[in-house]
Amino acid sequence: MTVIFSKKCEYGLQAVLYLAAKEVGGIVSADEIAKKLNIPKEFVSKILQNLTESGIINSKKGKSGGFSLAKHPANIRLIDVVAAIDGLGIFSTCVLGFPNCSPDHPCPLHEKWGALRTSAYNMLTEQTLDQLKEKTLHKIAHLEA
Amino acid sequence: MTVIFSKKCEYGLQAVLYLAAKEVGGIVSADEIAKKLNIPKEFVSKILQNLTESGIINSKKGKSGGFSLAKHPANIRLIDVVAAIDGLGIFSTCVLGFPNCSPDHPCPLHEKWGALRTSAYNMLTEQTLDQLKEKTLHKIAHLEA
DNA sequence: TCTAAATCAGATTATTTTATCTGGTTAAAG
DNA sequence: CTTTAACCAGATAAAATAATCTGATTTAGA
Ligand code: SF4
Ligand code: SF4
Repeated sequence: MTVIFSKKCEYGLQAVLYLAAKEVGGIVSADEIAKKLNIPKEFVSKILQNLTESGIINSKKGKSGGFSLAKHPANIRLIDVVAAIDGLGIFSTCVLGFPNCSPDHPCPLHEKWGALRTSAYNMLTEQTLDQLKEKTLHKIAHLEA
Repeated sequence: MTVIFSKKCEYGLQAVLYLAAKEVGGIVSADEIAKKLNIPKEFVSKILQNLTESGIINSKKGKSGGFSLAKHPANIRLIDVVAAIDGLGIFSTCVLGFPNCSPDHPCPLHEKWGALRTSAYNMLTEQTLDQLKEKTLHKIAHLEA
C-alpha cells in the first residue's frame, strides 16, 4: 500500500493543525505534541525543526520553550506545509510513472487523473489552518478513545 | 515526495496497459515489456508473476512463452490491478495519518478529502483497459523520444 | 534428443524512508 | 550561579521498498 503524503508530512500536518487548535501565539513543546498525537517524539522534533527552517512555525529554545505558528492560522495553507516537507512533485509527476510526460504525449490516464489532481491541489491551497480549527479540536479530543 | 501508487503498482499498471494495447490474446515476454517500458526486467518479471497469481494475466512457460491478459480488456478495470498489487488500503486510511477514524471522529480534512478519494476510486473502477488502448498506443509510441 | 528461450521460486542486495540516539546549546527559574 | 527543561545538529539504526541474483523448470523447435 502507498499513500499520498509521507509519514513525515502527515505528522507535520497533524502537528501544525494541533498548534492552530491552540490559542493564537501559544507555545507548545515537542513533547506535548508527541504525546497528544502519539507520534515518536524524536521524529516529530525533527519535523518541527524542518518547519521552523521553512518559516511556517517559530521555535523558542530553553526552559518553557517550544513551537508556535509563525503566522496567523488564516495565512497558513495546507499546501504550504506539504510543499515544505514532501514538495510539490506529486502534483506534476505521472500517476502511472511514465517518463517523458508532455502535452503531446500524455499518459493514458492523464485526462481523468489531471482533473482529480488539480482538485486536490486546489483543496490544499484553499484550506487554511483556521478553517479547520473546530474539526481539529473535535478530532484531538477523541484521539485516545 | 510521495506518490499514490508504489513503483510495483505503477509498473504493473504500465505492463497491463501494454498487454492490452497489443492484439487480444497476444503473448508478450517479460523481456519485451521491460525493454519497451524501460523497467528493470527482473523487477517486472516478479510483478508479472504476482499478477498471474491474481488471475489478471496468464503466463506461458518455455520457449516463445510470455504473458497475456486473462480476460478481455473490457473486463479488466484499473482498480483490479491496484487491488492486486497495492491493495485498497489507500481508499480507507486517513490522509493525515490520524488513528481511530470513524464517522463520529473524522479527521479535519475528511469532508473535503473523502469526496476526492471517492472520485479517484470511481475513476479507477470505471476505467477498463480497452478504454485506454488508443491513448496507451500513443504514449508507448513516444516513450523513447 | 538437445538447445535455447522463457517463466518460476526463493534468497539476497541496495536504496529509501522511518525512527532513534548522543551530545551540545539555549534560556527560565530558583 | 546552578539546575532543569527545552530546542538543535548530526550520526546511527531499523524497517520498508525497490531491485537483483541464482538456480530450477518448462517448452518450442532445430
Ligand atoms: S499526462 Fe500522464 S504522464 Fe503526464 S502528468 Fe498527466 S498523468 Fe502523468
Ligand atoms: S475521516 Fe479523516 S481520518 Fe477518517 S478517513 Fe476520512 S480522511 Fe481519514
